[in-house]
Amino acid sequence: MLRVLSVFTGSEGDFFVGSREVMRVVNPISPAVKAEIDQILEAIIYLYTESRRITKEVARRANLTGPQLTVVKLLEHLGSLSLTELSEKIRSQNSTVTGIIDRMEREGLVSRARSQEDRRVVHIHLTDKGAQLALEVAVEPMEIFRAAIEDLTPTETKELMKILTKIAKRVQRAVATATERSVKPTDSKSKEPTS
Amino acid sequence: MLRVLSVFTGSEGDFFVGSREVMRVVNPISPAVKAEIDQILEAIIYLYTESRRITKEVARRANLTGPQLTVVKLLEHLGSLSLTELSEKIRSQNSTVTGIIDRMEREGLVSRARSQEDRRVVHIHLTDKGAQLALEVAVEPMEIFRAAIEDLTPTETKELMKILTKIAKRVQRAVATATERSVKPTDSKSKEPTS
DNA sequence: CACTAATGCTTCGTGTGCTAAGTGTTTTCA
DNA sequence: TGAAAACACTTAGCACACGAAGCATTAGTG
Repeated sequence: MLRVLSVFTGSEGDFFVGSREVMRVVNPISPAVKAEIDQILEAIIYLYTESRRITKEVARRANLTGPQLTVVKLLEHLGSLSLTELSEKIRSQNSTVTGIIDRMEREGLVSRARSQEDRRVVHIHLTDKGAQLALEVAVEPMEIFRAAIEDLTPTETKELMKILTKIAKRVQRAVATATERSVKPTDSKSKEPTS
Repeated sequence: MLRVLSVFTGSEGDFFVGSREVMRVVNPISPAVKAEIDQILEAIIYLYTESRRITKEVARRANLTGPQLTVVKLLEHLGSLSLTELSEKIRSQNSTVTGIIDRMEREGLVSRARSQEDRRVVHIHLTDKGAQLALEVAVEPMEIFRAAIEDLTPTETKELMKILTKIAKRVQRAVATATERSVKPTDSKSKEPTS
């Protein structure tokens, strides 16, 4: 149930782009369908960005940034985590998390402890101050979004899940095909769709 | 049809968080429903992040960053835009776009031109080099995502639109209520920067 | 056992991204 | 009309975010 706890660590500026070359999808669409698709995209975008904004707002009240709040809540729930574990949870690079932890350590919210079993590993845990802060920020992750989904009828929920999963699968296939084909020029980076 | 052209200019790290305090939604949910909701969230997150990743990848091949590619394609389609118009299109602050344009101008991809009608305004347009680059990167925005949605049956598309819109509306209401209540600086937190 | 590869983390450089504050230009309106 | 407000943009300071390179430490191999 903590699976989706720490997910929206957004990156720097990007936006949806697909390549026609890559996709080879050129079937013409009616304007009506196009409008529907636009509306779907807008809704998804709205939900994503709005949720991010809310997170930030909640964090700000506790004098934290978005990622810092994420870390605080993760450590509160899971106790101690290695830096790499933390990176995976918040879907960021190790180097990014190093910076976040640096700043949080500076503020006295977390502390690092070298592992005894494997001296490469650093365990990160909340300090008393950090734990106190975690208590004060009574936040459950993604709650607004989750509540909105709960508001649907069971049928709608199932339907939504089914359709979104279908889209995700379709995108995964497209990505797989695309990267496969484009690993020849200046060494294209590719990534597995981590289901 | 360019409405959703330049949308995913992500911000820095945040993630979905809602506050129970704020929402006041505490009805217990069955584990099954919780799992469904998680799956829905995962799908949305996947679609968002994957699309961003794809954009970045496409941009990298043209020696551009995500936002820069967005700007190039926007200017290619729309000709000249003021900085503020550009900011709105890519959903970023003016100050952010100033930086992006600075770097693109440095690379000789775009140029600034003070407006004659209103001397506060700066028009940005592609240089020959920028236009050439735009041609080389044959990209239609959000195409992978769009193609995946087109792959649905008409019924599914309508249903998806309906449900997502419903969720978005619900979130909007929740946000409105929440901000209404929290506009006052609820200074109840331990805010000692200790720096 | 030595040697290489892999792993965990940090450092560095660049590019967003935001807010707040600053500089000019128009608009508004008393 | 003339000062205040609004607007367009830039600057400055901070916090991500990523990739690449570097430093230890551990694992894997001959």
